[in-house]
Amino acid sequence: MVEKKTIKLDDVAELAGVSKTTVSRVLNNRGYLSDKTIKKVHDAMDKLNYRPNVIARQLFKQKTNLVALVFPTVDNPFFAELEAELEKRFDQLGYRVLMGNSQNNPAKEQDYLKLLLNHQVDGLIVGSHNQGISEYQKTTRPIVSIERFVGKQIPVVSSDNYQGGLLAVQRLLNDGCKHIIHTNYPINLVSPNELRQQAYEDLMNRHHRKPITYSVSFDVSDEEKERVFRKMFREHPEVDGIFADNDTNASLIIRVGKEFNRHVPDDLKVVGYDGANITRTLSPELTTIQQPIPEMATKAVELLLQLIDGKTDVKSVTLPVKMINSTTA
Amino acid sequence: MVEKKTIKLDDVAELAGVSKTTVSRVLNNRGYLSDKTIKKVHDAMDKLNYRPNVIARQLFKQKTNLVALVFPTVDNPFFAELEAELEKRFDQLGYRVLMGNSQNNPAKEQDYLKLLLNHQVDGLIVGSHNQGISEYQKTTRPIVSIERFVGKQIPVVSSDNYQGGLLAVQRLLNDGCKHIIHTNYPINLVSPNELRQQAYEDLMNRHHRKPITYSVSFDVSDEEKERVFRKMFREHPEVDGIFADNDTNASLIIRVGKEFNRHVPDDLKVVGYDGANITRTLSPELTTIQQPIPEMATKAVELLLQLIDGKTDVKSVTLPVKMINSTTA
DNA sequence: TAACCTATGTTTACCGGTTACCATAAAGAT
DNA sequence: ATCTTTATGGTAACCGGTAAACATAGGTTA
Repeated sequence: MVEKKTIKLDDVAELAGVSKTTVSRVLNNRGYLSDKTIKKVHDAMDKLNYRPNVIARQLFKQKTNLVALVFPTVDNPFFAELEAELEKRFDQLGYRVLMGNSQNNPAKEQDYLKLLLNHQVDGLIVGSHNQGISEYQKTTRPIVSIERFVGKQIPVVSSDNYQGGLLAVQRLLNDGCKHIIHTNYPINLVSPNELRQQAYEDLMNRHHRKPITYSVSFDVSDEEKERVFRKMFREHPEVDGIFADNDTNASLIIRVGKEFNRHVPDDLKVVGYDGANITRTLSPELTTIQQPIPEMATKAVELLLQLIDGKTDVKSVTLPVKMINSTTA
Repeated sequence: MVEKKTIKLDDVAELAGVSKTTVSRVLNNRGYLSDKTIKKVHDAMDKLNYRPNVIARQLFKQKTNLVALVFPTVDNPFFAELEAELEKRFDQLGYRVLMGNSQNNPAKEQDYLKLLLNHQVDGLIVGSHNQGISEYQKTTRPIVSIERFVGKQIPVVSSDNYQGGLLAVQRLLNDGCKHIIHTNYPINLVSPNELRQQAYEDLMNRHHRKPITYSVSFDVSDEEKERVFRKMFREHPEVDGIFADNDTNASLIIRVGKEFNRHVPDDLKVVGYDGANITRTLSPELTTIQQPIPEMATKAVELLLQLIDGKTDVKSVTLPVKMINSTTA
């Protein structure tokens, strides 16, 4: 077998007939350089197919140009679009992106944080739904959170969940729904998500209706979720409107509704939440509250860069949501 | 502001009252160590909240435990599920995963490869749809491709596209369709995908029907794709069956069909392709050919590890597909 | 008692760039 | 003719672990 040794900076210097220092100068565009030398060096690099070892540079510079994304899973329309948007922006800024799917498992999230921090990432964007992860308190590394309170000093980018809740429930009320049920994550999760439920309850109370919320965990199977929704239809046959906490659940509810002979929008109206691209392509009929995913990505990246630049007065932001009117409500 | 210096191995050694070597031995579980010493070292690490600098280790060991995924975009049901499955497996094996969304742009794919290789990734899994990327020829780094021919020596994991094509078209024929149209990527892409079209054409010819294929680029907007499908319905009003190259297109076709007053399954039957989880949750009514995404991920990881381990006789594999019967055909 | 195993320390080279510092020399400006 | 700017080289320290090589010493075993 051919012994293929790695081409290093010294090899380039030798072939180009210049010093190691000069090659480094060319690579980093530093100091005085003649066009002739630059060309010589580039030619040598091409000939040898030289690839600078980023690791060595990272070690010296104490900067990796790596960021990590920690979310429950990328296999979900909202997170997929968000991570794609984040990656696109980071790429443009010269950062590579590490993926961390925490599966909504606190132990896994903790492990991921530890591992990713060990990899000397320059920053993290987290949107996992666990709490009590001590790792966040231990590190001073830049972190921005999306739609979730993580710690006192960690800025949060969220959409206007209270407004989203109001829009959804108001829509159902306007459509004449008398018995509106809300589905949400287990509420022990400290998340701006909670505000959706708050809006639902406030609006229901204002209309002298009893708020009823069904909890559905994020990380269980579709079958498990459907079981909860069947229970919901059995326990509340009077239900005529549902404000679902996400579009996937809205879709499942519509399907389970059919089993109970309830058809949207005639005898059941459903409003979802998120309004991701994939969802709108695959379920165009769904009325939903759309989170401004691209804008959230932009803002999160912006805040993280501020932290990386050493800014200390980085503030959380809330972005407006939009109602997408379709035929399920 | 508090000057917070990075804790390094020497600091741990000093606090624990042992030598640098001993700490390194504890970290790497190497050589002889007494329980007492191990505890001392761990205590010191905890007290200092020491995080070994992975970069330094990577530099010395010439191993990063990083792999990169290069796919068009993660914001797509198939790739999202595939990348999630890949990440899960790599995580279990101690590898971190870098995300590279090439947007189906050859220049971007080339850039990504260069950048990710510079980051000294131990391997890559690619599933982008571009061709003529010279970078693949230049590197000797382990690469496994998914559903795409990249280069002579690069193993490919694909599902049985020919069989998938047969299943889909046979289903439409059995359902009594007389005028079946196929949609696919522009066929200049060298991809096992082509076999689906081959199966479609073979089966059509066998039944003395004229095969008609509409090309739809992957990376254009939904609106653009819908324009193509409208054109299709206008040019072929006789169409009564469609074999779409992916579920998203199937969904768009069904929607556009409604504009032309064609309703599935009564006056139009549609079979999609991919059968990803998200799609099946959001469009449960879609009849489709399901690719074995988890198995493909398992196989791709397995092959990549073989390459990383230096094996040379790593073979491409083809995995069976499955028909998901529902109501659109 | 010699031989061996266990448990640690010391020293040092190494991984592959980066960069500060100093030296040298030719071209251009004053 | 002197000063400055431009262009390059050489040397060495540094980033933070890793590990080979060798030394030392107490405990066990044949």
